[in-house]
Amino acid sequence: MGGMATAERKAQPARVDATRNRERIIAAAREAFVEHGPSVPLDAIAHRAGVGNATLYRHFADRNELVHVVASYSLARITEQADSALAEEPDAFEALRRFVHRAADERVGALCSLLYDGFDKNDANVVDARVRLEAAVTRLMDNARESGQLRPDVGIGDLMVAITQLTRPLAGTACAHVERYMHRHLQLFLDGLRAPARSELSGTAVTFEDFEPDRI
Amino acid sequence: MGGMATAERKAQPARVDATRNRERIIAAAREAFVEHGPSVPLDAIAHRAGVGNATLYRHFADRNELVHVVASYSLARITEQADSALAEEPDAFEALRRFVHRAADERVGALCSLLYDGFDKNDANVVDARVRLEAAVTRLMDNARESGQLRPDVGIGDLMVAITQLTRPLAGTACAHVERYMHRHLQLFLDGLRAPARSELSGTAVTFEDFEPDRI
DNA sequence: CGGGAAACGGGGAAAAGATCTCCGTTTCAC
DNA sequence: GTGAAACGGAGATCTTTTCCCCGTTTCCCG
Repeated sequence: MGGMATAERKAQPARVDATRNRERIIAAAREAFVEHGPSVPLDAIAHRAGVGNATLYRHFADRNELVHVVASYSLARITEQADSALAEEPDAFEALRRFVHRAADERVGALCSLLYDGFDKNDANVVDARVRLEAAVTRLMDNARESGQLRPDVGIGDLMVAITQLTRPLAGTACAHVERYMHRHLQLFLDGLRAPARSELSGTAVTFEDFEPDRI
Repeated sequence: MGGMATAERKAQPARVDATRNRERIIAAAREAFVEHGPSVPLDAIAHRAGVGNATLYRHFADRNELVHVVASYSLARITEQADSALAEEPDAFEALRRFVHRAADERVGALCSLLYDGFDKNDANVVDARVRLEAAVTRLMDNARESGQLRPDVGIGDLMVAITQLTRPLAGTACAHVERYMHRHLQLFLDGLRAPARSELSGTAVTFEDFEPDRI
């Protein structure tokens, strides 16, 4: 359901202005979601993209479809960052550090807020992308742990949740420039992740499964 | 403006059920703000408090008044935590640590999100409470810094923003139980705050003033 | 170039959602 | 027991968002 508009587009060559507008809308949507949350008015997204609202509705059947596309885009880009960090950084902890900061720039925090009510988490694309991301980040952490630089009592969930939270837009209205603080705080968090551990943590390492209580 | 409902109440003895409902509403509002943000429907707050919506409107002239009361309450309680940590903990870093975790339990994160558009930041009560909080936390940090346990390149703003962000409800719908992770992540962050610093931070220490660009 | 199909934008109707009031009923205090 | 105050729920009103309609513009291809 709802995937029609996309399918139709791919069937025909499509006009250049149409595809350009589509990209613009996606970019605008990403920004708008980051700034105002997942229920930002679609008209606002259209306005930000510099197109009429009818154009948005022409490209995306409903909010759901738009959200899915944006989420897939972002997931893919973050996974790329994880992969390239794995491939290019010789030092294990440095690779992890690089990934964290790059992921922050992609605004994972905002992405996570897209997992709203009507979101189909079992969409093939999304599931695939998430699995790939999980695999890459797990390797980043395993490497760092094995090299003795990452404290052993933290899980992938600890890292992902912290990134998510620290990269979200600040609550207060005006100060939307989290960027100023984001990287500082991520860096402090990363310093806390280093081995040897400077304190004992409550509870147990957070895993990916912890986020899906309703798993088969 | 808007303080009438409260004033009137205090003038007369007031009925016990009325004051009880008032407390219930404030508590419900705090929870609702924490969970759904500052623009949660007032009817939803009334429902959560187990009272009719009319009762809410009878006690609070408008959303603004309710927000102010909730904010003042929370600020006061957090300040208490800072003061008691200062008074009771002999070790400077331990005092800081204790304050951070207690503040988290009070959900500072949610409180911060109350600083929405219509909020009067210059309200005497609020300003006073904020100044007192700032003073207390500054002392906590100064003590820890002077004892050589806190890295010198972090400011009060760094700490407050991080607490705020890490204690906010998770973006996704279901997983509203941040509590499970919150304290772990705060602890990791605190470990990153310890001296000696394990890395260099970008930018400069964040102060309180950084949040008010429109200061006289 | 020029014709025709597709895409566009803006305005506004329809729907959804939130606010707040009215009023009959219940609860408290004396 | 009685009067005054507080209560709850229903719904009118106002705001916000969605989405459609249709006249105009832009692109593609011959």
